[in-house]
Amino acid sequence: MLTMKAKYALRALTTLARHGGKPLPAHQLAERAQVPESFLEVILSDLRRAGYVASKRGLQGGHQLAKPPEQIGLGDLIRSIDGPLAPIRCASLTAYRACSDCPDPDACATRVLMTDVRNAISDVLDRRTLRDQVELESIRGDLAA
Amino acid sequence: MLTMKAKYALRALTTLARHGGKPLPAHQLAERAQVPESFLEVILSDLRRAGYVASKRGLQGGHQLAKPPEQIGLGDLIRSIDGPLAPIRCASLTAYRACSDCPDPDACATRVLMTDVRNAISDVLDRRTLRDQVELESIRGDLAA
DNA sequence: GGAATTTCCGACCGAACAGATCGGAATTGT
DNA sequence: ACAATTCCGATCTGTTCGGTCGGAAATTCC
Repeated sequence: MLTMKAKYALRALTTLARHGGKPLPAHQLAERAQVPESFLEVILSDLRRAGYVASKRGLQGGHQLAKPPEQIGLGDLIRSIDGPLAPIRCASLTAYRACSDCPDPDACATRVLMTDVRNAISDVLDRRTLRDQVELESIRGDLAA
Repeated sequence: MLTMKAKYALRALTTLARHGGKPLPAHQLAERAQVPESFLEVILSDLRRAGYVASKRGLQGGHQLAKPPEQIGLGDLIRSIDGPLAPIRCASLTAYRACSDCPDPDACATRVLMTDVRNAISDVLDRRTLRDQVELESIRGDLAA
């Protein structure tokens, strides 16, 4: 499941990307990305901790991308907000943990199935970057106009 | 996310499939499938409502599959317990609903992305049936023995 | 008919998580 | 000094998750 938080994070980051290198204050970002301002601050804090956003305080301050959009993988981005992509922990590569009630994970049919699912998800998300999302937005946006 | 409930449901159904056509009482099923008995009853109720399980009361009663394993699609099964497969409602085919804050779903980059994810998930789950899971279990189980 | 077995059903419950809000401290530019 | 802004932790409300429990209804066997 994609939480609101991750959805907002995605919107915030694409907005920052489109804004160029200049810092954008939180309240302006909130308006443009359509995210509740106080909640956005929590999210920006997460994104900063994860190294996606750099912030500057004081007048003329604001938030900007810490690295170029093509270096921000969507899989990792979503992981940093929502946790592992796998539907179940025992099928996660990045955060594996066996089910407490599972006698033998290697023989678990559910795990095999869910590993395929997790790989399918990762195949989509880990192959794309924020740049792809920005481009998508421009194209779609232009068509709408 | 795959909930415990869905995981248990999967285990219960494969157990029923392996048991053949005969009805299996809930407490025996609980034991074999390693599911808390009282919780299992809730799950069986869902599965019955969804048409996967037929139950008979009284002595010699129990639960059995309502249709052959190869006719039980894993996608639909999981949907019936956990809801839509899509990570976000606006990307669901079977249960579409636009985000309340989305000005134009057709121009939403997040939705495009998540639609690809939902298709990837569905490609895995909607192509398999309970039969595949049962076979997987036999193979893996045999190897372990 | 009565007893045993079993399903069936709804109410409840505690812990965790989602989706925020709020108040105030710290930092920075003018 | 002051205004703008980030930064941080506490709190809060509602929902979902993962169950449990008690009892009613059905079925079978004797």
